[in-house]
Amino acid sequence: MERKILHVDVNNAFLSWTAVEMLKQSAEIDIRTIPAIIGGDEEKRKGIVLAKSMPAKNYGIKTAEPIYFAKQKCPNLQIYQSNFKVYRQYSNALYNLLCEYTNKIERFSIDECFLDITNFIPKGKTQLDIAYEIHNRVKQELGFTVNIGVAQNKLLAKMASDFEKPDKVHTLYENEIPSKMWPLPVSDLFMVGRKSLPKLEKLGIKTIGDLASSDKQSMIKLFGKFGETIWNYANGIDLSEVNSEPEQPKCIGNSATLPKDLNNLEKIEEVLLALTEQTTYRLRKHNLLTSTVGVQIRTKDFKNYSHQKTLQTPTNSTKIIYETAKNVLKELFKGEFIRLIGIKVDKLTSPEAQQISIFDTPKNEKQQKIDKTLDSLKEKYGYNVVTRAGQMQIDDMMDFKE
DNA sequence: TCTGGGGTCCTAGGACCC
DNA sequence: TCTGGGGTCCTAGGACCC
Repeated sequence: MERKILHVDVNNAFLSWTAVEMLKQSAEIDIRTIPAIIGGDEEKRKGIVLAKSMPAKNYGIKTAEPIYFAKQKCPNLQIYQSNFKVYRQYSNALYNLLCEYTNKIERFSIDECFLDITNFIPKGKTQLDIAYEIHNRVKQELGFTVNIGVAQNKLLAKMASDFEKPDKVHTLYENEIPSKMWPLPVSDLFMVGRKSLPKLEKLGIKTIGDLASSDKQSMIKLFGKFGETIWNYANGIDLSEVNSEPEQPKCIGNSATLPKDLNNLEKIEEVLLALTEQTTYRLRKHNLLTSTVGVQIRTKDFKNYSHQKTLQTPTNSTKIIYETAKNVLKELFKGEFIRLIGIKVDKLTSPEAQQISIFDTPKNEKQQKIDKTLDSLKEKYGYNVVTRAGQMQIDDMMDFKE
């Protein structure tokens, strides 16, 4: 049976949402109409472009590029700080509106949703009608614009929403693939990134159409599973379902670029503790246990190293996870200057699936009580108040995936 | 010159077992 | 002393996404 899929994508999400919020606070300018970006703090070495206005885009400014470059392209660029609390509110408002149209809806990211409306199209209306209705309602009721892709599967809907921006509805039905998708450069295809592009071009594959008409078996031979995926995508094949289950995370991690490079182990461990507290707090909020603790470092010349350790017994204890992380860090750290440090917990399981272990001693119960108490204080008074490593500025990016 | 932070998935090699 | 093949699990690293 033919499916009716929509992909809703907020135009320049962080910048648009910031603009709407500023207007709500009676700002005089709409930053969507001037060369402006949302960016990190350059002084803290987090100076990259998170989102840009259309006028900024016209200067050639790209997302994720250093603000330093962006300023060179446009000297009178206006720069605004990010505020994820606000973004979450607007993201939720959009999601709630979209829920009126189907219960088969997937939050793909903070600013993108897939909707399967196959069984939710009222008599006398088409899939395209619904897309336009959503498009208009979001603009009128929420104050920002979206692109909507209209298709028969997720991949094609996503490709369609990426056509001309902003504020547009595009269709990409199967019979439109040759005319609308195949002429595009192969780099426009979802999953074709920086590294695979030159490899494809070397094979003479310049457009999505070139890839579609290439030999599937040789793509598999050359690129493995990835080769099969992008060959299918180029041919508009995607059988994946819109997944409305709010998925449990498979891993949780926090990392931070340091304001200055450090080679002092004690100082690095302080940061590691703050990151561990953040990660384990989120782990417990999801009611999960981990059995793998990994640590990542990035040296001042941008080399990345990581090590991990598997635990005998799954845990969510800050103390146990921090002790493990410290040991892993010691294996990893050779005394060089460190730019970034991160912790990640992996192999997550629910406590219900967990057998009661003979190691679950009263000592551990005491530790659990401490974690629980600190968590509820964080819940009540805000995260930053209660961290042991209080001097660390914790980014509010925390847990935006929910 | 500058290069964030949150994730998912895949691969290759090695250890270990039968 | 020299030798198989299949399977699972773990680890490090990397590609890609937003």
